[in-house]
Amino acid sequence: METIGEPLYQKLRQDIVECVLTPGKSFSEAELGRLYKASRSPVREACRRLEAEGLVRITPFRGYAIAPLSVSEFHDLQEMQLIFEPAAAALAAERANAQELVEMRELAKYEYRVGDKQSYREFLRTNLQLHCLIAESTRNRRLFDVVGNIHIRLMRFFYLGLSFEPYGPTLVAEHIRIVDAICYRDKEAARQNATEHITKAIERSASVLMGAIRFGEAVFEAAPDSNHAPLRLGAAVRRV
Amino acid sequence: METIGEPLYQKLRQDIVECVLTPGKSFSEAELGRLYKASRSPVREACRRLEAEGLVRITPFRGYAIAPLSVSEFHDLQEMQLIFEPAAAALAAERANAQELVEMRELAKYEYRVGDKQSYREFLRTNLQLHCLIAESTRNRRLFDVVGNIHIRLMRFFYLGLSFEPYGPTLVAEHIRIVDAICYRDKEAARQNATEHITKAIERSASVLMGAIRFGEAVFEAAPDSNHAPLRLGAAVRRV
DNA sequence: CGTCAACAGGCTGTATACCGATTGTGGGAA
DNA sequence: TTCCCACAATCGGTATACAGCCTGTTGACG
Repeated sequence: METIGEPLYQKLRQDIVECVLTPGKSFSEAELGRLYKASRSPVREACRRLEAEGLVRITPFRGYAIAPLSVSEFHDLQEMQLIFEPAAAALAAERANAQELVEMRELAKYEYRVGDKQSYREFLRTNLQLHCLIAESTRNRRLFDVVGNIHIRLMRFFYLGLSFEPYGPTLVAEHIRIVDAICYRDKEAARQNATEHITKAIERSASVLMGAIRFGEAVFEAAPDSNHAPLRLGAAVRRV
Repeated sequence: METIGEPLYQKLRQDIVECVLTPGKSFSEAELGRLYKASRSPVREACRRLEAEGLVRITPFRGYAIAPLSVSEFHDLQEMQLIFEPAAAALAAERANAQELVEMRELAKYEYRVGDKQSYREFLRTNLQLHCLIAESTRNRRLFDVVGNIHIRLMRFFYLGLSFEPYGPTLVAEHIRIVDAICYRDKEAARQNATEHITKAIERSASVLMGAIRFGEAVFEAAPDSNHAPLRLGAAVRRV
């Protein structure tokens, strides 16, 4: 059977990731129910799921908000990438099967047409798929989940407008180098190339961010985000 | 105010982690409601949250089950540790504050009395806190979440009976080496010591697992777990 | 005797009613 | 005029009613 909740969740997540729903915007369950034609129960469920993924914020007894974007979140996520992506590439080099290698090659060579917004968005999706496919071929489900989540959260920044347009060919070249190393089953080269890819991505965003801050006030959290709130250990651990 | 859902979730999670609720055991919402004195709504919510954390499994229209333990899950989780614990230790070496260093020292030196079950359980909690504190002092909230989750999931195996009892002093020594490196702000030593710690933990479990498989039939998933099911990209990514 | 279909029971998914918490507002007192 | 308190509106938290799916069982037919 088809539930109401699942497609709702999918659509909602897509709208958040693509910034159709403005980061930081607050909303109520009823509101969202009207918008997506569902009653409170499924809406509630979808929102809780999205909160766990870091795309929605819930303040008990107060309400909901699309998770705001912040410089510190961006930084944290990239730092995470730098930890996980090289490791994933290395494992993929050992474990990917033939079909996956073919798919990777295909995904890696997509290059967007500079100035074409539509093509840039397509590139973002392709990029996500490539990184997820690499993670998938590690055969480690937990790793896959984490990599997927990090990418999803990062994508919002790019959909918002943070653009790497001018770096198109460079990005493709970097992707291809990673995939090549995986195809050659060269574990260390894969790790190294992935590290470089992420490192450069971080450098690129540093310079782009400067110019993008002015997007700012509306969407970027002015001040500290949850990072500075006391860590809610409840989510993962209860301390005594 | 105090909600019903939050304490319920905490208690339920604790019971799952400590294996008070048998891994693999299936249950219904109503059943759990009776057990924890709550109606379906909060129970439902808690279960969905726990599913996201990998502690509960939901089969749509069918029911719920305490997530079973499997060798492959154990393997995946340890592989994850090997990826991020060294990175976390390295970052902690750069960013931990004085108070955190003091707490780490305190936590690192806890050694359980061999043969004392109660003390072993206390050690498991202390161990979790230490690793979480290291993660917390990276100032990277997302990293902290992942570390906490992976540890929580691993702990079930140890609460179940997979015991490292004989390795007590070794474990403490390894912990202290990591914390020392962090205190000296020696990033690379911290990374190295953490890597060794996890590597050895993996070796230790390999040998212990052999003897523990017989626990088996009841609690360890006989055959393939979700790893072998087609990856549900829905959770993180939708592919086209 | 075996197989299949109809049915009944139980349980999840969904909708909705009710309760209590939070907040903003307006009126009265200092 | 300003401050404070009480009240009302709003919205999330919880309980519960209802509908649809899944499964095991039973009985009839081949």
